[in-house]
Amino acid sequence: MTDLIDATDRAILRVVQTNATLSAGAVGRAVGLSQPAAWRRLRRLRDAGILRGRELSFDMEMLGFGVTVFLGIKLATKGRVSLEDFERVVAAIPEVRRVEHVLGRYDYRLRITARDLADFERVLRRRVMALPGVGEVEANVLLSEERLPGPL
Amino acid sequence: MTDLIDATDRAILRVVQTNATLSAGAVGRAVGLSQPAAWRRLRRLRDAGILRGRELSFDMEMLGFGVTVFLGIKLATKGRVSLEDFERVVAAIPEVRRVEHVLGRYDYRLRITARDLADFERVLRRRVMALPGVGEVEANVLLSEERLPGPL
DNA sequence: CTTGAAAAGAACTGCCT
DNA sequence: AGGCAGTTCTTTTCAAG
Repeated sequence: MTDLIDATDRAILRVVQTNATLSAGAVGRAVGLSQPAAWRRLRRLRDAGILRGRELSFDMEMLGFGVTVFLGIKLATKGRVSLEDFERVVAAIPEVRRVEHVLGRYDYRLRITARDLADFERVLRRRVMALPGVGEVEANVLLSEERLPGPL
Repeated sequence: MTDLIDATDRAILRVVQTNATLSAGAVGRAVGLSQPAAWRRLRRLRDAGILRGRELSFDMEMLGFGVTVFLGIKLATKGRVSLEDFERVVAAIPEVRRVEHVLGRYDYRLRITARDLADFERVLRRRVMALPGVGEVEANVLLSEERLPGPL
């Protein structure tokens, strides 16, 4: 897959990455392009699927969900429970905000949001431990996190 | 912390969560509110900091970064290297897209994006292993992931 | 909180270099 | 490909009920 993206496109991606609220005109000004030119490139990037839909992020703490825990899960009986089944039932737990299928010590990593530790214990015992095929489970409580621009 | 958020606000949050292309008019229609009413609530939520800025997500695979790895890191000499120093130098690695300070088996979890496994090996050996105070390191290669609406 | 309307701005279109 | 000028649409803001 040869690069369909040139240096100007990269500059645009770098801009919108840190400022998703920017209009085509503003993006153009930032990279030295006119409004229509920037708009055309943005549409091209979106149509190509490189730029995927926007996502809003909430302050979960302000909404009463002060506890975020990462669960590493190793399936006990691989083969007995299909990965698809496991993913479907795990995704049905309301407190699960993210399901990551990984390779390594664990088979899955879950990001879980709860109101407090007592609430998390309820989710862990009544929901997660009740999942089919769950073997080893390990928890990491989130203290703080930072998102970074990344390469490009 | 009493709830400054009522049921209508929750309905709005639920709507914009799955439809980040927020437009006051459309949100209002979805929750049975007029356009100005919905707009005022959205601004209130944003001013309160509950609704944080939009974020665009890229298809990193299309941009030539096909490998995502999670690194669990245990600091070896706690106290010798301050957490602030570690976080600062870790955030300076371009391939690090996320830094999570956690409690449990690891002290930090890093989300790393690389072009391929060879590129990831370079990052791991020349960048991560060279960090001050790094003890045990564990890697999980991402196969697939899914974001979910979460509670509310 | 509603409706209605006006002002501002962003999205999109042709045409031209 | 990029820029200019113009049109259309949505968002935003302000009336008044």
